[in-house]
Amino acid sequence: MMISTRGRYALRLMLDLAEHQGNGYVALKDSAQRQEISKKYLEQIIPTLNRFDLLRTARGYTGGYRLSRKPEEYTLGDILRATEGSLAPVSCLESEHNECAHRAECATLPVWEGLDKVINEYLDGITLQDVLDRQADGGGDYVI
Amino acid sequence: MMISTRGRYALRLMLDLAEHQGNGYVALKDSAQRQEISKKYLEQIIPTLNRFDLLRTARGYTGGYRLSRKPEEYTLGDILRATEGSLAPVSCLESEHNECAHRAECATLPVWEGLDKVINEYLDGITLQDVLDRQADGGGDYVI
DNA sequence: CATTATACTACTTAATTAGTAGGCAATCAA
DNA sequence: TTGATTGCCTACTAATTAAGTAGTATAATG
Repeated sequence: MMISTRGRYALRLMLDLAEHQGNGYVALKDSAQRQEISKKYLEQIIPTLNRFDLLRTARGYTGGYRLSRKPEEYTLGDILRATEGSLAPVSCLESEHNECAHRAECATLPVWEGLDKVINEYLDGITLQDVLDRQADGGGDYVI
Repeated sequence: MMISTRGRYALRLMLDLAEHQGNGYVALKDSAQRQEISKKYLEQIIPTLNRFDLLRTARGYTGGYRLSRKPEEYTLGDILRATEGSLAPVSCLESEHNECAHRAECATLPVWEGLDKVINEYLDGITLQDVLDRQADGGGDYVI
């Protein structure tokens, strides 16, 4: 598995905000209820989204969250790389593990680099708005 | 992470067999040594490869393994799907977990289906022989 | 100042990953 | 025919990650 509940829930939260924020803030309680996701678990995911300035927060009585940009200004890659930490398909591609002694002569490394590229390009080719649009007109694939 | 050591080691083993098998069988001890992979761990991965008829086995004194087909007749997808069990980027796509109640109206499912397609098409577009060739002429990308 | 919201930290339970360890079974060479 | 060499099979383990739960502190508002 590449994308865990963290990333999937983050994406669903942001789609929920896009749909329901209007001019104000959406209480996490409401998003969590609509999406049937544990609010407490979402609370843990949100700090990561905030670290990347993907959300705006208001505390207190009428508080909650809203998107910090327009839905067409987020790619799914932005959201998933933030929440998953990395989308690298193999550990060899993660900067922390780059110390592999055989990197230079590794026959398989180019394969993983190519795979990584394909994945990121796909996810960076879809915006939050795209997902909302497809949902509205009843589906259709993202790949032709 | 999507592809663990299981899949990566299986791929390296099969590349090693392709390079060294000649007309005979390669002892696992030798492959393991060349690839610097625990022989005991490889022993655990091999049954999976055998279940998919990817290898030929000879037991006893001059025994070992060899590829059951020509290197150009394996795609990396064949090898990795076998050893990893699944390459599905999210659990929603695994046949066993298909009971999600919201499948029909899920806005994100098409995204994951598209991602799955992109990944499998990339890996099915590369054969073992391709990897050997690129290694021989000193590299180059798998994606243009 | 009570209510409603977010913020932060700690804990837990289960599964997965990446192996080790050890004995059994087949085969061949001397 | 026996001992060396090989694969086959099962069990065990230590560390990490996944997916939450729980509780308290802090902030804003009416």
